[in-house]
Amino acid sequence: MSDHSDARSRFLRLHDALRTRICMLDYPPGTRLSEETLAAEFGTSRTPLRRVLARLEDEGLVISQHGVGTIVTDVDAEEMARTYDLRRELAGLVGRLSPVPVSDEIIKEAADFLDAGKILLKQPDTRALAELNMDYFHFGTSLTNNLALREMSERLYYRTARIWLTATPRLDLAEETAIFVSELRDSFQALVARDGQAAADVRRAHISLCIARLNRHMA
Amino acid sequence: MSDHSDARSRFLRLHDALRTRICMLDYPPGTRLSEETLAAEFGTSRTPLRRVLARLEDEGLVISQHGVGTIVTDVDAEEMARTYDLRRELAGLVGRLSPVPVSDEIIKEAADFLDAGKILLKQPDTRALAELNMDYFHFGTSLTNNLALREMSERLYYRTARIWLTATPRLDLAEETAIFVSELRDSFQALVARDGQAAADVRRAHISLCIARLNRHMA
DNA sequence: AGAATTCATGTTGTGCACAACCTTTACAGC
DNA sequence: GCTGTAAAGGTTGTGCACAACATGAATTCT
Repeated sequence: MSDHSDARSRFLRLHDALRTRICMLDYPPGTRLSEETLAAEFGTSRTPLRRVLARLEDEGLVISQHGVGTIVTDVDAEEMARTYDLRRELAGLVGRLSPVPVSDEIIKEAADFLDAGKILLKQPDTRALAELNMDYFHFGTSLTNNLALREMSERLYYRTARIWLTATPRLDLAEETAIFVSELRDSFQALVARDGQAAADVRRAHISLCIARLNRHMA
Repeated sequence: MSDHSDARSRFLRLHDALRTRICMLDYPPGTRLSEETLAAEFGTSRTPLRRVLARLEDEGLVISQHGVGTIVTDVDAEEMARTYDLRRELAGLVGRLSPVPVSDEIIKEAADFLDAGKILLKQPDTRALAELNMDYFHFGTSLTNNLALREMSERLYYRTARIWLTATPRLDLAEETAIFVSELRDSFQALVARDGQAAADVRRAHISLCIARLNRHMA
């Protein structure tokens, strides 16, 4: 009943696919996306695809220029730092604005994330880490019933997701994985204690630390 | 050099026009917007207009249904309350995240807003009040250099702007005007003291009070 | 009379052809 | 060799015709 609309579900599918490719650097900044090529790949015409690209442009992931092309945006270090500042604050708000009561289901999910992280420790992989991080982020926003807060957090997340991946080559993958797993562990313990605010604070603190690491390796 | 693109500037113009009409209740919730009629009014074809409507749908102001129409969304009291919660927090953040130094220019603007408010005191008018409030909101967001914070604040503002106007008939116009002018006064004094954080706190407090008034008159 | 059905009407979604535009390249003039 | 210019190729933006769909009214059958 929710996805009865064929057009809407296709739109969401294409949007998600392209957004993931951009955030995972399958399309690095500067890549020119051809409407016709993409339309052919997804088996549709340019018209529906243009709507997807328009939304990606609204979200700041691409920019279309008449006669030139649709180009994946570059990440401006200064603006990304500001965006991270806001993301940090929103992460803290998840614990205060309409937090969902911590259920056994939620604790189970957190445990699963921790297990997945531990596996990654033994076999480090940049992309797998990035994907797990993305899934875990969605789990984090699901801890509030404030829809607007979820929406804004996700919007900002996707805008900054690439910066970490671009910096990764200069960072230590094993170290980054270890740091992430320790966040999962802290978060899990907070949730076991049924303390949603503590879980949000864990997240907030780790975003702060991430900002610091990025600053250190940028300058 | 910024708006050299004809298509983009037209898009922004149409988007702003329709958004204003929706937020000012020229198009009350439930109104069906005809793509063809609007296209004719703005002297273009459906294609560029559809992009505008698509963005309005992303912003949650309308919803398009195949074969039915594009309908102005209704405001859900519960979700609006949550959105106001977030708006309040963001208003406070304006004073903390990359605040712009308070300049003479800014103080002058605040003084102008206060004057305009005083004029409105003698001749109360719902729409004029709403428009002044909208202008003043933009002034408020301009007090931070954090672009993401500005963007999210505006996005949420336009989503909640209608709730106040729909409640106005049940509120006291003269009282609402007086409250708004007192906010302008407090804000002006904070800025004269070159205290941007205080100005943000004034805003934050008034949003809290507005939430309380709306709750009182809803239930 | 009532109910199911068909049809007429109006709406959004899609595909296609063409216009507007930018970039690059080839070429002619100097 | 250099520069200015024009032409070619490729890209996004626009307009239009038609498909897909939902709704309500007219109609027909029971």
